[in-house]
Amino acid sequence: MMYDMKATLDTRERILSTARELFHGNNYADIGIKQICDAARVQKGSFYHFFPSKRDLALAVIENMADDWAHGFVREAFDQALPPLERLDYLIDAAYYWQKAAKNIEGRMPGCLFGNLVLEVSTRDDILRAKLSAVFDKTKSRFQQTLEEAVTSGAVTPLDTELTAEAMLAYLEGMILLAKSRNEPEVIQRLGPAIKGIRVELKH
Amino acid sequence: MMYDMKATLDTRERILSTARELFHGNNYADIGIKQICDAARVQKGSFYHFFPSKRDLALAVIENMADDWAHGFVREAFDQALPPLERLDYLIDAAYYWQKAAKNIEGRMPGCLFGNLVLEVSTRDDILRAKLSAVFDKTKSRFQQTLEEAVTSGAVTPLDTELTAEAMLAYLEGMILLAKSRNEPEVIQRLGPAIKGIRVELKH
DNA sequence: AATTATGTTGACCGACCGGTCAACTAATAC
DNA sequence: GTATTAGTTGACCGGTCGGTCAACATAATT
Repeated sequence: MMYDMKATLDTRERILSTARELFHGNNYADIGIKQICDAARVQKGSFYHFFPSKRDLALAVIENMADDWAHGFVREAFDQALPPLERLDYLIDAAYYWQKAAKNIEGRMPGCLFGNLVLEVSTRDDILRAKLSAVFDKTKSRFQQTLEEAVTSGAVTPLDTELTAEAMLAYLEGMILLAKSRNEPEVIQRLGPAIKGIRVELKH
Repeated sequence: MMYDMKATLDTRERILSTARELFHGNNYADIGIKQICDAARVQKGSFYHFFPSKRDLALAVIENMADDWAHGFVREAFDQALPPLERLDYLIDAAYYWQKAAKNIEGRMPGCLFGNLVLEVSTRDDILRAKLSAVFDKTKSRFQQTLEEAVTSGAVTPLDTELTAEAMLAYLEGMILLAKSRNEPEVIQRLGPAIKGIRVELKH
């Protein structure tokens, strides 16, 4: 069970990370299981030993990326000692540099994996849609925490933190979409700073 | 040439409008030419008489929809006598009701055809990407005009109209994306009003 | 040593994909 | 009335898709 375990994790993880790369840089439908298997040096039968279907693979990829995201620069952006609003700048910067780096390597901006998937699959696969929606919800909560701190510390006048958080997330995704349509990560850099000005007032 | 012309336009237009519906409600890759032909009561050979390839059909569909959009409620929203900023409310409202109507019929929110296509195809088809980018550019100009009027009339303090227009467009697309991820058009209604508060300051 | 569970191999499946094509019909031009 | 062009038909192509499966290898369990 020990050597076995290692090999198992290796194979499964190799499929997962390969699929993640391919799904992020291309669109979901264009990436075939055969292609993933070849790139991961795995046979088709082995693939279906670990993942019952392509959708299950997608679910695992989304979870995997959301985890990395949560423990990676989103954590850095939100947990550090920076004043709340400056964390937003940090986040925008990180998004910009990530897209730029990817473009330098591949020649094209991949955009946001979650955003890409949502628009591609959510009209035909409600399970994937729900999963992606949950990822957005979690990200929204991070924004909301930050906003609440900003209000508490007086850096910002009181506002509807939940809706404002949602609006900021929408703006972030929209910027990335627009940047992808031009294949210019710089769009994120240009439009990013305005995220701090987004407000949804408390209803009274 | 007269009867002929009519039949020709009929067939071509039938393909176009059918494809438009199918592309908007589903994703691009999932809709086959066979399916379009069946729905439009046209044979495959006829299809390829009018459109050299699926991509050319997509280009025509994008153009067609962009025209309707420009002459439809975007025109209403931007050309009427409303105070500039209220036109934005009108636009948001229209987007919301459109999505809601579509959801009531199909059970799912289709989202924005242009946004959907951008995220799906722009990493593999640069021609479609460029076309969609041009559509966004035109829409941006409409926002910009409105903002310039708003500044001139004093409804808004001076700002960078071009970047602010771009930011508003990004926000609009982002809202629709988020709404689609939840399959809830109401997201647009909730977040929409904040569009008026988006600002990118003039650099000095 | 025998059994069982885990993982691997690659040929195979029916369905569907975008696109081609030769034959045919019908309307226009001369 | 004949030649030309525009439009239509539907069978057909090679290729790829997600997914299946029986046979096999390996390692843990008893």
